[in-house]
Amino acid sequence: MALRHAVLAALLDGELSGYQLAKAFDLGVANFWHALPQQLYAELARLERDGLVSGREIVQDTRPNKRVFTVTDAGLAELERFAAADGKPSFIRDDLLVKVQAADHVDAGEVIARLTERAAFADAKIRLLGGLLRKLRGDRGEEEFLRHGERIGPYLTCLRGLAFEQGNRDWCRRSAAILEERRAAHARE
Amino acid sequence: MALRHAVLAALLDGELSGYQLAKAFDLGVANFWHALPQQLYAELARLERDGLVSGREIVQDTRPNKRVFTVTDAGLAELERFAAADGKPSFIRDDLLVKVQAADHVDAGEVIARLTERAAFADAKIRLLGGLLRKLRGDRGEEEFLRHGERIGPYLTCLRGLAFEQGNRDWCRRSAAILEERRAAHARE
DNA sequence: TTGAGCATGTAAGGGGTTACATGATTGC
DNA sequence: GCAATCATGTAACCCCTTACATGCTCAA
Repeated sequence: MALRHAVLAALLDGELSGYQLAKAFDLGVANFWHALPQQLYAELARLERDGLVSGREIVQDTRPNKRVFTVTDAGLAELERFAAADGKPSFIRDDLLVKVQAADHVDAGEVIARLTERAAFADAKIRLLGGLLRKLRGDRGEEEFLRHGERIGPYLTCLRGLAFEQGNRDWCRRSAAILEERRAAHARE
Repeated sequence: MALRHAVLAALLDGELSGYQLAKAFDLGVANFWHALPQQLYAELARLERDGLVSGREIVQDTRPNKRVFTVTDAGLAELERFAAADGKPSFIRDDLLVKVQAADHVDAGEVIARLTERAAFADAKIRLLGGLLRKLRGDRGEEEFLRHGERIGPYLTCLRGLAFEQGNRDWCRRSAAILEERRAAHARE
């Protein structure tokens, strides 16, 4: 039940509506979790019912009204408990890796295509995260920000997201190159 | 529905029983996917029912009999189709990152403890995977193996798993150090 | 006028986790 | 004797995904 806590953590930086949360969790700008809008609306309802967040209506003229949510003291206490509990390590679960695992037995061209697609996606995300980090740290240098910036949490999770995508991109490119070369070698025989 | 394909991919290297599969998927030796024994037994039953794998009984004296499974031609065809389909990118979903995201608002000591635990876990897995890679490539050098070794798929997924855990370990250590230093600085004020 | 963005949901189904159940053998 | 390993499942529950539904505004 970590979606609860992910939502609570996301709301620590200020009140947000379900829609705003959804955008953050969807693009993976929230690098610590991923969720679809439907989940978030449902989870926010549950959180409010349980008193961990409180919502207030914001009336808007040109756009539909919205409800924004804030973490309550009970919500903070719940996060505190969560942080102290030990979780199990997260495992990789990725379609692409399954395809690569089978690369010797299926059409290598298709696998190479998937790897290339993913590398491009990772590259786009790397640029996105780079910008986000720059925005978070403002005009301070990284060292300086890490030492004295307020709100270090989001910066650290962003760094993990960045490293993850760089790992993805590098591995995808290298793997694609290796499979390509083997395919070429095979064709020469 | 990628567990199917993960199981098929795992069976490409030779027939395995549900129990053997479970061990591989549990320890994450299968770096491309993770699954619990119950899922695997259920999935193997479905795969056999659908004709994608075929099982045969192996009678054993001292231990309980077991059923081992092989990928059928239909199974291979299914994998082929799967490899050609494009999947969506996999997102991070990790308790630990949620905790770090909230690090400014909860007891930093607890978060540091969680980071340290995870770094140790990652370290253990790095050693495990290092051994696995050495075993896979035998006495050949890596370059040589990547070019001419048969069964490159498992090696590549293993490489991804290794890089992932190295990323984890490095990030955990760095983040823990940063939080530690900030805590010390705060205490001095 | 068509599509994109804002804003919030419901419902069904599939996949994963947790808990439970059984029973034999091997090593400490 | 007790724990761990081998070996295979069932059942309940929760979480996530997919599909569907509504309606208003703004820009191309």
